[in-house]
Amino acid sequence: MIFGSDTIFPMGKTRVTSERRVAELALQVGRAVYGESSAAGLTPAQWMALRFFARANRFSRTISAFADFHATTRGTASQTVKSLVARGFLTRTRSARDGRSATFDLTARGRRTLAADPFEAVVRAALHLSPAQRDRTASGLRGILRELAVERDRPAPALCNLCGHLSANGAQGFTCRLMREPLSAAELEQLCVHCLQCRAT
Amino acid sequence: MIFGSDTIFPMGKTRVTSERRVAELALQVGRAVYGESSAAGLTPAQWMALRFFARANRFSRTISAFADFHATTRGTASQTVKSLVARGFLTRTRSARDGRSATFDLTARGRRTLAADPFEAVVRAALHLSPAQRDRTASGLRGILRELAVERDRPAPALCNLCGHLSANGAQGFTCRLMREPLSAAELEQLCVHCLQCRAT
DNA sequence: CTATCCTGGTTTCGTCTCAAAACCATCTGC
DNA sequence: GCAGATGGTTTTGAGACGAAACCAGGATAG
Repeated sequence: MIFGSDTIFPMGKTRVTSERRVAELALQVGRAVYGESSAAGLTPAQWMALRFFARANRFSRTISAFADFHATTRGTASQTVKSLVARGFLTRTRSARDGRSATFDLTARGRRTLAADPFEAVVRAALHLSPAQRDRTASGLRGILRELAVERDRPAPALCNLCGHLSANGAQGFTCRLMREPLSAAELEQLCVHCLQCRAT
Repeated sequence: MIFGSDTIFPMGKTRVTSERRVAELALQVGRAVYGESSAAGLTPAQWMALRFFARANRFSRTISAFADFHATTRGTASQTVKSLVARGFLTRTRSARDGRSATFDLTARGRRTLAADPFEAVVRAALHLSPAQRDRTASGLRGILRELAVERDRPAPALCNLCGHLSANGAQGFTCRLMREPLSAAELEQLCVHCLQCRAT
């Protein structure tokens, strides 16, 4: 009897709760990007990398940071990035202060390509929501991500904007106390892997 | 000069609009599931299949439907499903009315495994939102998916619940006019690939 | 200064996913 | 019946991925 033990996930009378619905929808949106993206000859992983290096701040545009963000190994991340460098989407610059480290930046071609990112379709789609709806949806998703981060105890990337390491020094702008470097206003909106510890909304 | 043509995606002063933020968050939630899921020895694609066959109604538990849903080819879908059948998560039953077709159903083991689905972590996380917040978030995501479907003219799967093919026949319940079959109340909540044409919220 | 450990990154290798194309069986329309 | 469409499978080659070995360069202890 196949349909015997129905306690866990009762077939045919599945309780579709509202939290399940939200989760399903988020997954579908995510897949709409990640799956659909053999476009322009880039693989999903390569798109992810391109997006990441476009959005991350200067402390975070590194192999390790991307590997972390993309939940993969440094080895795999290295390959992905290598292919992007080879194809002229990224440039590699060795770090001055740490001889082991290197940072990667988008070339003009990389930035041009990013305009054809399948992800941009989602951005355009979101534009059809009212601003209030966008904010509410974003706040809900943020809540989910925060909970997820707590549960698996491996926190999500965040913006310096919301980071505990950030301190304002008067009219001169902001500084990251962790990196001991000043931050421009624009940089506050970029992804930072060192904001990892922050669980704030 | 690498940072010359900044018109498309201005580096360092990226406009992070609210629609971009929503899209990014949705992508992250999606990735949290799809990437993170080498758990329990199943690949992301296999998890997707398991989820799909657990959630789809009896007209949709088929290779083609899953391929459609998962935005992949029938060949690939066939392999994914084959592996799940081989490992005892799904059973294959040939269709009575169409000799070519077959439907796949979760075994008890499949259903048990689904409880360890990394996706469930997202469901649990969503549970921490208030019911109202869940609904608002869901409605926003639905809006995005609807827009996406319109844009790429390849509509998203839906629930019979909202489908134009559904007609109520008095106290006896509901019927799908397309399939010419009665539907139970529970089935209205399941995924249907034939609801594809419906763009209703 | 050197020994040791750590950390950022790369390479290699085997496994496995995936898309494309060829293929088979069955159904539908004429 | 025949032709074409449709549901599904198989095969093949490219390539993504994780694991592990590896190679710096940096940090720390003595």
